[in-house]
Amino acid sequence: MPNSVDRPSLSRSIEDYLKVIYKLELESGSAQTSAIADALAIAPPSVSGMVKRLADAELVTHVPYRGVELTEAGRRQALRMLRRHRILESYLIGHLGYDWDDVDREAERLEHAVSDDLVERMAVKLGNPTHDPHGAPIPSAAGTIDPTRYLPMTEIEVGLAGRFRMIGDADPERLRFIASLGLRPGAEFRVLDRQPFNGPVTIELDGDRKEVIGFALASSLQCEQLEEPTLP
Amino acid sequence: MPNSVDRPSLSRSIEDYLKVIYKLELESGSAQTSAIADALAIAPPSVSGMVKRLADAELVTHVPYRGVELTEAGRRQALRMLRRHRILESYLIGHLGYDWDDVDREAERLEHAVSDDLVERMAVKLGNPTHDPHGAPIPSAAGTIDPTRYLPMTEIEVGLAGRFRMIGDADPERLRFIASLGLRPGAEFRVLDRQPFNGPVTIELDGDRKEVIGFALASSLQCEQLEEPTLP
DNA sequence: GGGCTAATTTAGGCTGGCATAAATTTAGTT
DNA sequence: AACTAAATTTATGCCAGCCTAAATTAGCCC
Repeated sequence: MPNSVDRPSLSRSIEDYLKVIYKLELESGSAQTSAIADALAIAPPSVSGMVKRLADAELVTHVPYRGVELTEAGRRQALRMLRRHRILESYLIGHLGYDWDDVDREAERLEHAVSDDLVERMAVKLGNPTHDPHGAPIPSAAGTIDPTRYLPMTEIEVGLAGRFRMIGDADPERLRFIASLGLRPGAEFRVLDRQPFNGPVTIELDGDRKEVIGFALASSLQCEQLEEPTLP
Repeated sequence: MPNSVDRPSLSRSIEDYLKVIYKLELESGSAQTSAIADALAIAPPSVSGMVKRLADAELVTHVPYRGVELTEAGRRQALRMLRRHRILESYLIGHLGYDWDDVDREAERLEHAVSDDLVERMAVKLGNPTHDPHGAPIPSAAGTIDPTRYLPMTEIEVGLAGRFRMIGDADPERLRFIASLGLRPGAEFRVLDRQPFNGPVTIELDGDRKEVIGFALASSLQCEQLEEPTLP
């Protein structure tokens, strides 16, 4: 028998929790109470309470004092939210003149309100894209997602070439700054220098321009390494 | 000093109440507790509770046992919601392939989530329309609205011509039926017959087609009378 | 003007989702 | 192995919004 349980329709709050838990699992393998509280800007005890409800609804499994993990159902919902968010961003930029940097807030509001039908209509208008304008992969309607993992710019070896693929951050200031450097998803560069102790990274762009990028920012730039390191 | 109090940002629920109260005032001059409860499909005591909060927030004035009336601030918010709703409907139909009849539900969900900025962007893409595809006037961003009042089809005198202007109803079934009769906003007709005791209305369309329309439906068709009655 | 009915409000309760303060568990240090 | 700091959970409480049942008020009829 197919999944005949239809929409109890998740609350806005639950949708936010699932999205955040998904992202935390991706970044650090697990989602701890305080990390969730941080990401949602609420107090840790509130998270404990909600985690109980999420576990009751079988959207996550909870090991007390250890954190939570999405169940298959939870992961499906999280990916659904991610698809909504990224399709919305793509549509707002492509068809309504929004800028790269300030589209996130609007998508954040809409992702809880749009119907699946509308999301698919927007996807069709966009030509069913697989990546959004920030370079992030868009889950398919069926719930699959491009699993390619990139490296933070800080982990590409000095001397090698790389390609900037995606920026995880949504902070408009950061996005504007990145854009002002001429870094867009797909841009190629070569790492000229990387200072120790979490120091800045120096890259060469367009074959001649040099840019110095602070560690924190460089860490959030997901890149592809284009050459193999020469083994000793 | 200007209205320096910025967005306490109304709740979704409050937005719905204001919209409903506005419509009730328009239809019957006043908004009574039970009428609001009916329109929102909630119990009357719940409305009493919310009315108290609305009055505290100075969005309505409340005369106990007599009903409520929008304040200027309440009216402004109600018109803002109406603009959102009708711009959304227009955009969904014009740019995302939605049908005349089933766009209401989607707009209903989105009107609580879109930012003013997005609404204005959609309005621009649409060419700042003053009426939506159902013929209903769209309030301006400044909060003014075309005050033209139409007559229900049931009040146009037999023998006279009229123009169908707008349908207040949102029920998809009704909308589809109206469309199937060939009645779209702007359509001209002539009233051939009107039976007493809330009986059906017979009209002539396109100069030769006759259609019989039940009283309930005809009452919801807002029309303009195109000829003056001949006085005795 | 007394009494009936319908509309409305008050009283009291429930759930979701947040908070703070206090208790508990984990993990790291010595 | 015991102690401490940090993370987490439990205990309580608050507010928005809804509910049902009971009390109140308005409007009308005779």
